[in-house]
Amino acid sequence: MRYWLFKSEPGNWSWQDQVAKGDAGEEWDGVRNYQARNFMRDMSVGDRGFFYHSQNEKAVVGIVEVMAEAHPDSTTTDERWACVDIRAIASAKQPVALDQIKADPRLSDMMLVRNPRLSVQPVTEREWGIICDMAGIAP
DNA sequence: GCCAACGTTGGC
DNA sequence: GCCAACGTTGGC
Repeated sequence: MRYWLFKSEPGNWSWQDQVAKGDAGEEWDGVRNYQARNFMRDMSVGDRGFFYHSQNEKAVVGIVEVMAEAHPDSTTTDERWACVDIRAIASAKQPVALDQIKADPRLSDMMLVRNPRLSVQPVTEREWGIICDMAGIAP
């Protein structure tokens, strides 16, 4: 199993919106960046991901599971763009703020720190464990 | 609201 | 194929 991070502006699509979808899940559509798309193509059903709120909140707020592999993005007819489907599986007891992540030397190589603009990114198993711990959820 | 960083586009 | 111009994103 691999680990990922999905970034969203809470004004457009928030963790609450994702949780409200329940086990039905939702397409992670709207990605128009090749790097992010390529990461989604690498995903397998059952992979886990952090759900991150950008803008005001800037924190990891929950964990999602990939429930469908990459397929055409229904929000466009442009064949270049694909997306996976994800569902919420756990809320962070304690949201993990970007400040905390930046303050932890073990996380200094995270893509979130190195390239904050990439909307879908891989997370290492080690980073996954550290942040789950900070969030108060089982890895 | 500003600005830096990055990705994309188009002209050459 | 290169590079300048532009648009977008996200942190501050």
